[in-house]
Amino acid sequence: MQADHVIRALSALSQEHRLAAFRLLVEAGSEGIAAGTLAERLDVPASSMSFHLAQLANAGLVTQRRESRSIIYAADYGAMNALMGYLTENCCGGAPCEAQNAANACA
Amino acid sequence: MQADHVIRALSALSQEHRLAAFRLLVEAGSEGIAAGTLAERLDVPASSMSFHLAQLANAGLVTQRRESRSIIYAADYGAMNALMGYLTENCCGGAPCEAQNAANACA
DNA sequence: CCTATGATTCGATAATTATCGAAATATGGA
DNA sequence: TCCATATTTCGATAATTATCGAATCATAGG
Repeated sequence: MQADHVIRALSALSQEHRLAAFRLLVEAGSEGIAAGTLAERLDVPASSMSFHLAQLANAGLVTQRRESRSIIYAADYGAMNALMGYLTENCCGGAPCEAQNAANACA
Repeated sequence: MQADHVIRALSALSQEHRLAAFRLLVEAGSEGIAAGTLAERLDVPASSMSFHLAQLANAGLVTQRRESRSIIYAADYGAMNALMGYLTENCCGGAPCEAQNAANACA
């Protein structure tokens, strides 16, 4: 994962509505959530939601599939893991974050 | 760590110069790097660098200390770990990222 | 074919963020 | 005190991002 892509992913997540949407999508799992449902739940106009979802998709953090008239968005765990990997490698000094994660994951 | 703070941290890191600066600071460790040295290494005017460092500081990702005429910036590992913790908890569906981190950290 | 529904695109505008030279502030040494 | 260095603050401007109604596109059902 190169810096350019990392910046797009971080930018995508660094916005109130997008972070909230992504969290809902992570919670929803592979089933995903329709664009309109997200707009409703976050109380954001459909066109605004569409704009934000496009950012997330552009960053590769979500996938989309059509299901009848709806477009269903789902979190891409692989992309998120790649981002986490980059941050752990490059922004955590290697050892410190790994150590903490190890404490969490291995306990 | 609340969403508001997370967004500030993500915003801080989602900019070319700031991500680059933060990476250098992580690499430098607690010794830190002077503002002017960062500006020089990243080939950014001093006033622009100052602007970006202020963003990182505001997000709590870096600390600053004066040393004679220089102001030395250093990465705050604790803040970065808190951010990683939030992302792992809220944006990775819990299991998936932890599992991957575990694979990395415990291998 | 017509209508309704779900979503995106367009276009205009507002708001935020980035850039950077010049001026101001702080420190240290002659 | 005076000068040089290191950095920040100011101010003006450019660039990017967010907002949202209206128009458009795609799908489904009668």
